[in-house]
Amino acid sequence: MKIKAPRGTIDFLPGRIELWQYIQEVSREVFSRYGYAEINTPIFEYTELFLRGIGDTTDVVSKQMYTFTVKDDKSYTLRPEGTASVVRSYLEHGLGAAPQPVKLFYIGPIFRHERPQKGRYRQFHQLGAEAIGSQDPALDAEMIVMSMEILQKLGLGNFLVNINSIGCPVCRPTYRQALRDHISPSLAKVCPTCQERFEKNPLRILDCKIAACKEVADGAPKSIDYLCPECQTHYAQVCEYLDAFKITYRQNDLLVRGLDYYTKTVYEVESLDLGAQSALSGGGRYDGLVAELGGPATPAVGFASGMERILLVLEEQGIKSPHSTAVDVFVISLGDAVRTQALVITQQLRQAGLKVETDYLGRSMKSQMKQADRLGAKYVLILGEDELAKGVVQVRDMQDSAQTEVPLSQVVDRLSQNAQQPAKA
RNA sequence: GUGGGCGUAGCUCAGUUGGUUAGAGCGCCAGGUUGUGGCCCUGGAGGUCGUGGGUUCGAUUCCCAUCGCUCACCCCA
Repeated sequence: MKIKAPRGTIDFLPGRIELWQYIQEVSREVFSRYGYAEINTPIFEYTELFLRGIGDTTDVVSKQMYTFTVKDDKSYTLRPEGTASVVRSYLEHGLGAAPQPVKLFYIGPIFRHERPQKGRYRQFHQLGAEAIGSQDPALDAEMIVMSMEILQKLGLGNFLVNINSIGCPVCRPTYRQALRDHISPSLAKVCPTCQERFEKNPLRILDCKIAACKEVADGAPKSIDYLCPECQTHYAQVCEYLDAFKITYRQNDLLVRGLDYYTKTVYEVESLDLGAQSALSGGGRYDGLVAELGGPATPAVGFASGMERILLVLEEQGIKSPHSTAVDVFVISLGDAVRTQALVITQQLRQAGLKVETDYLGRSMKSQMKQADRLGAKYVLILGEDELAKGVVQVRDMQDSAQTEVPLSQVVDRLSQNAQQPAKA
């Protein structure tokens, strides 16, 4: 084996892909029930979109993007997140003129050049939603309950919802200053990275994992204590709705998101069953992004979930796709003389809506039976020269091994009736 | 970018005080009387022992390098 999949990418093979599809199926169902319509945007965009949207001092933009130029001198980038593209599309197609708010969801690949580890890949997939055009805190709460419902519908439960409000352009400067004032005296003790952060983004010092920084961050002023009246009211409303929905959450003063566009509400749903990469979904409000990308001042809120991480937890919990891969009927043919007739029956059964397999290797009866068994066939249909001569086929029920002779002319009707309902045990 | 762990069949792994044809289980293929699955038995296919170099009469086993995988840090989904 010479060529392997690039580092940080993975293949999804049969056996695993079923659960992967199930995640999408459940998500689409939940999204649609909450009134979100699917949108599919390109997986690459002009680099500028992300520079302006995400913030060029963030790690994602400064060192994790797959950026390239092809023939023309334009710079393209594989999308490192989904929101900027959705907002770009919203503006490009004048969705500001559509009924408001505009509620969209997406499912697709995301690219970030990082060191891969458990639950983190360079090409990974996110499912996410955006509600653009309203500042209603009900939508903030909706994002949280909706993302949780997807996880719950999939069979997960052991969550911790972390939530915080990081204010808006009105109140954040004040808070930022208060934070600097608190850290300033002990700035020398803090790690080099945080010393840099001190100037450009002191909020990030709060979630630094270095012990010394944690110590300094301990007892730091909390962003929720510095919210302007508007942000305060908004946050209180979000919490009130969550309470009303009976969602248990934790106000986490240290939760600050890595992308610049967030305002007010930020949240993260964490799985207590995962290791280091425990965040299953995260999101928040971004009231400034639409304007930042050249549109009118438009409030918005959204979230995104990492599908590979969800898949990992599902597998660790032993959760499987409810959809069976077993075939309804396996058609055994014995000898070249009956081959065509066997294929015709196979074809007819398939068109009648059954999942049907047959032999393609000219194998022995025993081998074909074995194959039928492995494929989980409910019925096996045996066609040999004797049967063909009599105009019948043997129909074997694989559960109870009962075998009956059925006229060729009736076999499709008979089986399509039987196989519709699960064979009795 | 930093640090730890690991690289032997498709998968999970044995195997060295350096020595003849490198093993097991599972999986795959084929048989176990004439056309019948799940259990069992037998046989078969399949490996540049990650790669390159060095030490040695001889290296999967020792040394060096290199690549890859993995977990963690940073950051995030």
